[in-house]
Amino acid sequence: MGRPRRPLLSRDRIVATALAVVDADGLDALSTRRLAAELGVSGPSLYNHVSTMEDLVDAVVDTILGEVDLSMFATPVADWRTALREWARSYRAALAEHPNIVPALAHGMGHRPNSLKIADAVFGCLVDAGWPRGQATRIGALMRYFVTGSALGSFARGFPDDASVYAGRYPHLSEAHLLAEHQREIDEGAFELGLESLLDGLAARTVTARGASGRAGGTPRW
Amino acid sequence: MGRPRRPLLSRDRIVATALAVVDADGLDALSTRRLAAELGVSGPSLYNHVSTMEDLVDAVVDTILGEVDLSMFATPVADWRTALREWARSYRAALAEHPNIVPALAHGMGHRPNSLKIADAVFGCLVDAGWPRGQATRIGALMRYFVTGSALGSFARGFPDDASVYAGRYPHLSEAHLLAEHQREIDEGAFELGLESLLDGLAARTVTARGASGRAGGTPRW
DNA sequence: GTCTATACGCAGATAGAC
DNA sequence: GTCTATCTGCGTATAGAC
Repeated sequence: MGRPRRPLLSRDRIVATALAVVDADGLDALSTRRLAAELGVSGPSLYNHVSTMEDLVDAVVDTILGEVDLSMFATPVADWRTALREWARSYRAALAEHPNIVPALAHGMGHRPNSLKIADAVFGCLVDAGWPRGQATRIGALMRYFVTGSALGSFARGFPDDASVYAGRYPHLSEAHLLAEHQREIDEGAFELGLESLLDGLAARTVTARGASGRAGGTPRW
Repeated sequence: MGRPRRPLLSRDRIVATALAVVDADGLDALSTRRLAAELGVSGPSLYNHVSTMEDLVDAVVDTILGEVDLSMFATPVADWRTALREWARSYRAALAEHPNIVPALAHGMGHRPNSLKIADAVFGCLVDAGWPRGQATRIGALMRYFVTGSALGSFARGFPDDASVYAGRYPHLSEAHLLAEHQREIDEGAFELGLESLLDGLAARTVTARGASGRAGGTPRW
């Protein structure tokens, strides 16, 4: 076959199909041959639209990052803590909907378009709330650390189903909370506890405008 | 050649050489053929000591986790905050010494021997300090989220060197702190700020034995 | 039980015809 | 822009020497 009148492929269609394959059968199942079969074309045709496999996976990750809700950063932001809390939950939820893609976060977190869009929105919100630019940058980074680390720790495979394997070997851990059935609640609880603790600890680094009651909405100190 | 008088290979030697290859040339450079060449044997010989490549990478990760300092959890622990702070820094430092292995953390975080040893030590410290078992489990998990997320976000490649690429495209971010040369300080600062904020936020969830001064060393509330 | 030699079936990627 | 044909290198299964 030669060149078709209308293109059979597009980058968007390839990325969308790749995401569907990853969601269905995992990252390992994503190959040029599988993808080509899924799209009804031959393998090398893909290279007219994506440069490498790594490029493609990056684009899939970026698509998912595009699903993170940023509407809470629409100015003016009433309370930076509330905005950050809602954003962090939305971020985690977007990753939870595509758990198979999470291991791909491990390569190059910084240079995808939607990564920058997210970083920009968080940074702007914090600066508007009165945080100095240096602190705003750090807070954006550390929140990302926590959310992505949470996704990685939660959606990767946890303890084996049979906790009795560890009986007696680790003095403190041979308990019910090792069981896989409890893992989801633990992950959820750990995320929420960490999120609230982070926000509390950051808020304590703000100056209070009028007495102790203003702590939660105070002006950043540095 | 047949069976040698003394074994040429051992699992430990294979794992150590694999770590050296990863440190030198990255995870992608680790292949059975490369590894066999380094060790002076033929490829399939490795399979007498490791079952799969995934098994081998897991063992390499476990070796690095074994370098995390746990001595601050030796009972009795004076202050759970101090212990957790020192442990988190040691954990991050161990990963920082082998940045190329960090992407491998993305697979199966929970079932390596040294993962369990670490989880057990943290859990024991927190329970000894008075935290209820459920909260201790959550805190151990969320601290791990933050430290591993920090390693992932820091040691993976950051923004491109030329910040002018983004000039005008992201309203808040076209600033000096986008430059790669500042990335290391940002990562370090974000880690420290997040760590202190987390510990402060958790400490605020304890009851104070004698007035407000006991906040840092208070007894956990739940 | 530990090694070597060989080989299979995948992978990502390229060259050149239409 | 898509095809066919083909390249290299991967993990690893198998068979056999000692």
